[in-house]
Amino acid sequence: GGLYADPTIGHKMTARQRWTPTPVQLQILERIFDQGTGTPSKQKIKDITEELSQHGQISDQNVYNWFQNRRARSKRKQHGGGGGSSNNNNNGESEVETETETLNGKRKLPESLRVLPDGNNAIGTTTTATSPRPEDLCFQSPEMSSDLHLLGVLSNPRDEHLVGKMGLSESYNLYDHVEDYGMSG
Amino acid sequence: GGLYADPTIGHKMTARQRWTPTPVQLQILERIFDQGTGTPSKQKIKDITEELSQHGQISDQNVYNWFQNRRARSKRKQHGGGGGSSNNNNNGESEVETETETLNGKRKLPESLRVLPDGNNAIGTTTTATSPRPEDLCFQSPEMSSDLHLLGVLSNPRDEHLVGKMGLSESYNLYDHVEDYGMSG
DNA sequence: TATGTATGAATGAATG
DNA sequence: CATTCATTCATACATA
Repeated sequence: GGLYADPTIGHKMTARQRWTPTPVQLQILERIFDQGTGTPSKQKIKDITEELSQHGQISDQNVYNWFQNRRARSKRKQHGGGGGSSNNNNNGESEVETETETLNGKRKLPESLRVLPDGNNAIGTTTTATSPRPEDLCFQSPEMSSDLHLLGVLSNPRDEHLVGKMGLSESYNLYDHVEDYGMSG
Repeated sequence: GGLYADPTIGHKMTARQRWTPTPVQLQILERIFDQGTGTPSKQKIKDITEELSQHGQISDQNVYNWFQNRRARSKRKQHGGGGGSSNNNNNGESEVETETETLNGKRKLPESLRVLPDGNNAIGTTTTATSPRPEDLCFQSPEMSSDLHLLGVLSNPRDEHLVGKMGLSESYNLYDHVEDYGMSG
């Protein structure tokens, strides 16, 4: 976990603000990302940084990190993985898009693209009074017992990482299981 | 931040908001969280997700996020209001924004300012309230052409999604802590 | 309806 | 390159 641990910012800045790519920088970065499949070379990073610095403060490290994160996260569908679906709030309908990259909002967009729930009650504000889902009524019901089998397996999650690292780093497929979102294996 | 814009549902307006764990799901999650102090492995996440899906729609990402947040906030709670420790720093979360970056208007825009992705972006129209810097408004100006030499060729129409991020601030203070990040080049 | 709080989700950065 | 952490943003929900 990252602490900045940098005393140089203590005397003036009240808070460390992490770099945030400007729209222009983002556009350029995305463009470059599309071209190559991997992280650019060091020289390339420098070129990119120099170019991006025209549009805002930036450093090589920022660029490098961006590409690393971008690559690491491009494997999981950022739209699907993040959202899941609404369950209790919705009527029960759920949409499942199969898009991968052409989706407008693969990245965090401001409220610009989002549909407005206002004016169209999707929450059921007017009818919420009497539409409890079964789970609500039995949140402590014996149902829970069916979950216990998981707890047993999960009792020692820490031991697994030791076993998991034994000799399968090479055979471990890195890019086929692109459904991951970055967990410990 | 939320990103759930789905062009495929347009007329239905049943966009997924964000996942909200049902009481049962929450019960299970907290139970598991108690068992292991760390984030479960990929496989465990899948198991958990499968189990939780019996009580409502859910995805691996939801579970993963939940554990991440749980862990992060568990630590934060102890500092903020838990053990009477001397380290009673600010909430951290709510808002500690000091002065510079956030005031530029990068933050959430009033709902009245929302721009639509359709055809004409309203960058010029929305500037009235937030008044971003002129540089930001030139995101499509000839300036950009200077980037092309790095990229070689442009051919992606996907760039349009970036319009949504226009109008951000761009001057930040960066700590000069820059290590060698070990690139291939 | 307006405001405050809790928390799901996104992401830059750090660690291994 | 993979995983984890810390911070921040946005929103569901409670409250007034």
